[in-house]
Amino acid sequence: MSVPAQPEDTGSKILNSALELFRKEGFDSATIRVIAAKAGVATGAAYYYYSSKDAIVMAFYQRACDEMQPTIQAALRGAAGLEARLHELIRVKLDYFKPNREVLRALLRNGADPRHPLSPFSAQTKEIRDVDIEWFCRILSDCGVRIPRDLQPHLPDVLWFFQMGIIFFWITDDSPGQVRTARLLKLGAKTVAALVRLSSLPLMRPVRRTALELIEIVKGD
Amino acid sequence: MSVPAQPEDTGSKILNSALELFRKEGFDSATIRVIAAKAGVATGAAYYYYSSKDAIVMAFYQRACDEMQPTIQAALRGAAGLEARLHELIRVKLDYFKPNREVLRALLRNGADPRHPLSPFSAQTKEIRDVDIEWFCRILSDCGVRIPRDLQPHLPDVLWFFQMGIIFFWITDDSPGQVRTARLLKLGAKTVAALVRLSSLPLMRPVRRTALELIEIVKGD
DNA sequence: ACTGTTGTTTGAACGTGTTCAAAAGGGGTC
DNA sequence: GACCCCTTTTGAACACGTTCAAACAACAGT
Repeated sequence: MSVPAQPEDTGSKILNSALELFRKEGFDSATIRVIAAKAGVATGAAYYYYSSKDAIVMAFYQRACDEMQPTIQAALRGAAGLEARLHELIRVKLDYFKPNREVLRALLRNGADPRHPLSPFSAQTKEIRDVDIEWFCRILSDCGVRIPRDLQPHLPDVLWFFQMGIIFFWITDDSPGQVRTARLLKLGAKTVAALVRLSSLPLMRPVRRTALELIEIVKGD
Repeated sequence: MSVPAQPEDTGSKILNSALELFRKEGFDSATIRVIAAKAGVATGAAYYYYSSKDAIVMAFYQRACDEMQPTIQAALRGAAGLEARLHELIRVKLDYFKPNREVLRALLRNGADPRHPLSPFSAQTKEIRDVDIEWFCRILSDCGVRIPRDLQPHLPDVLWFFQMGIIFFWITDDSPGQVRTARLLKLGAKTVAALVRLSSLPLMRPVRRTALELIEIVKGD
């Protein structure tokens, strides 16, 4: 991407030291002072570029999402059908974040609270979230499955929510190689795909209406 | 409960000052120093009785659960059928915690992480959780609905999980009077009850098997 | 009375994330 | 060069949660 000879700017230097230390010593052990020292700047400098320690993790997440776009595109090329594409879309992300599970865990500590600026549900992270949801739109629109008209505007958000659930589970999955997450993702994708297929059956109309109402309550008008 | 004339012990004094300040100024603004000062003791005293600031909230939660037991019992007496009892069981709790939403929010900040001692999913909170789950066992066993044998050991946990979802939603629900949570709870309880009823239909066996497998993956053997 | 023991209480001190006034650069303009 | 203006950098200072050695209190045994 960038020319290696060119000296990186202070902001990147701080971000890179931080990430290295996060991975090596964990989020809590890597203090701002040490991060700044490793980057060769004063303590306060970190706050000129990042509004908080969490914001550094956020910057990492932002950068990761940017870098991942081509990887996702390539991965989806090899997968056909909703189940396979959904599975692949999420698997690729987990794979990418594998060396940084600890870092992500730090981000999702305050993750449940939408009023926290760094929550994946917050207004501040809307942009990054929208890009993500766009992928779910894509795999829905060209997978050959008929989507009921009333479900159409909500389904991408639902799939994204499913993804967040998987990620939450993955972050705290202590099984060797996170094999439990792998199984959950596999069966989860299969189930979700089946439900989407079923949803357009005329017989399913009443239950779809209920699901729709639940979705609308959660999303809040 | 306790004789009012009798002077409260230091531990309770600290807990009560803390709760009052939490409600009045919020969790973050109420510092340990102020809490201790209000209780008339030195800063360090708080740590003799509570291992951390979060532990104070935990003590509040523990006490609340104890106090709530008779209230729950009374509330369930007036409700018949799975839907009504499930709805009532959760509604009573939200009602009880209403003045302390902010306090609960502090507890559930680290709530997603089961390795955090104060998470509702952690090993340290198992006892309190088991008492809670016991209620779901009760409303399942005497509601007149037939429960499939294979689902029986898991269903209380699933209902408890449903409850936690509602509580999470409630904590961050900004709608006036938390009316969105009320609607979600109502429709959610109805849906859950319907699903439980459906689950014993012979036709539903394959889908029940899938659900069971998902549950077992999430619970982890 | 003295001494040791055990349970409580104290407040200074530590390390943390964060703030901020001041200093240092780095161009432009005269 | 001297002046100004804006961006960047500094490191001391702040408030917080937390720790801990020391002081205190109550009481039992001799």
